[in-house]
Amino acid sequence: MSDTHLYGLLSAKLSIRRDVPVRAVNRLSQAFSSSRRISAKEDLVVEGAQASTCMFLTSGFCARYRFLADGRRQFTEICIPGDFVNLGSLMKKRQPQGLIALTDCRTAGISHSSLDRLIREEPELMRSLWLETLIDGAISREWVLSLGVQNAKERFARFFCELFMRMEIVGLTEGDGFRLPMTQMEMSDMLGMSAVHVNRIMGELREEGLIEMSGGRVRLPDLAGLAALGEFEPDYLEAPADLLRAIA
Amino acid sequence: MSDTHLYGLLSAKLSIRRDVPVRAVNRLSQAFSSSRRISAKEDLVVEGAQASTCMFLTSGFCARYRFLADGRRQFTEICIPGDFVNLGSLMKKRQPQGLIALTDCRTAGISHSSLDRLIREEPELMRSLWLETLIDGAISREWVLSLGVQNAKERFARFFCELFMRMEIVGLTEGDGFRLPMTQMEMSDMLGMSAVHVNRIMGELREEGLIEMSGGRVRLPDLAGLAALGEFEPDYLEAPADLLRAIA
DNA sequence: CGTTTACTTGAATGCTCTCAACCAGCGTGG
DNA sequence: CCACGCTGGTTGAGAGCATTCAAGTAAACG
Repeated sequence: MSDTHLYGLLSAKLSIRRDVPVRAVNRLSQAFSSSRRISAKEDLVVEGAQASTCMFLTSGFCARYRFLADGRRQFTEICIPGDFVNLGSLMKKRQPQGLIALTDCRTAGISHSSLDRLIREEPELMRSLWLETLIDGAISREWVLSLGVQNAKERFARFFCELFMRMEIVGLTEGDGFRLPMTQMEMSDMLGMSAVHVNRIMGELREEGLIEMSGGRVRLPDLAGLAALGEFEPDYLEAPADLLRAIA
Repeated sequence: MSDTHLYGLLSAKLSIRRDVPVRAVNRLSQAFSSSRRISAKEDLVVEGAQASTCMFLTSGFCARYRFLADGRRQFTEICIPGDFVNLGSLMKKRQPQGLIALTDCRTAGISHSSLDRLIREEPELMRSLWLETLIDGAISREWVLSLGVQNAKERFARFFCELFMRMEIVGLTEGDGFRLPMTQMEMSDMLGMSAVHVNRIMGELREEGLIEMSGGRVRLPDLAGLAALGEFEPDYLEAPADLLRAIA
């Protein structure tokens, strides 16, 4: 499978944090053997499923989620283009959390057996992928911080800052904004608050000139102010220094 | 450095989830070259520090934490004996979160360079360590779920269940309980609630016969009931089936 | 003992939730 | 073409879980 979009995204994602031999990136991108389109609201990964393929998100947004028995839902991770959405399936038997497409998505797939062989032969690639899972973990822990001690407005600020930085890393920001086609209901599941409260807080942030949202796009006219409000410090994302200027 | 306690703990930890060659475990345990004692309340890892050594916790409890500017603190992860407390330092330059000893702790240290060489030569070991970081991530995501949608009592129930299972995996439970020398203040930082509320909720759980705490030890006389209350499903810990009986 | 730390309990405040109503946009089908 | 239903967004009011402030008790420590 040759796909310049896939190659570019993979290369950007892996090279931005560590030096990976071009050969390794080439081999990885050529080892992808399948692609899928998933429509919004469908599951990319079903709760409790076993996988034999690792998926790389080439376009669209999706979210890892869990339900409680009474219907409460929490998103535990949001995935953007350039994320390996189920790298863990390579070593974990079951995926206890589901993965839902927030928008129409496209993924490229690589079989466990191919990836297995590849990381054995290309240790630098293995290290890069391991680093990706470490950063996923760091993102989760930062989110624990946010949910644990921050109030609704601070959580919101942090959420937008993090997403902006992550989009920046894969080159998907457009000026001071980016595409974010999430409903308030979905944001509420991400932020651990009710949809009604999401609406009110967004109203306040808008009044304060910190965010603008319309047509599935968000603009952050005062990123530094937003970062200060949410006490967002992007170290954990291991982004290159030149991308951090916007925040400081 | 030869230390039967270290070897036993390493072996239990790595072998319980995957088959790892005995040779690899041996080599790993012998590659540890230092040990440290840390007193309660001291930092094992300082916020923002760089490390050149990975530490394996051989006894005691510690917690990863972050502060906000106004003094709010959140624990993002609790570490128990048998955990690699900063595996991530092998690939991540900075450790944005600090690590504080909740009790007196002992760690064994292995230099990055030794570990580097070892995982290159023993791919199965590398995969086991990678799995550990994946499970750390899964634990964080489950905690996001808990903080996001569960109320104080449910969070409490889940916290004790998870800790019990993790202690069980390394063989540190004693009957239906285990040693847990945490203050209510520390639990409040873990559970994302005020210390006063921790006290009240613990009182309720005690009245309901779900927990008993005294002298730095906790007993869970009705583990199944506690798991039901917190909707705890231990799949994400990848524990062997025979350890799961207590919950179901 | 006196001092500090941890735990306990009460009362008032407040952030966030739920319930509810209402509006706007959009696609469908009559 | 318009009526209709559906989804998503907006706003108000009341309720509730959890917080803060405060005071007081118990236990640990030098």
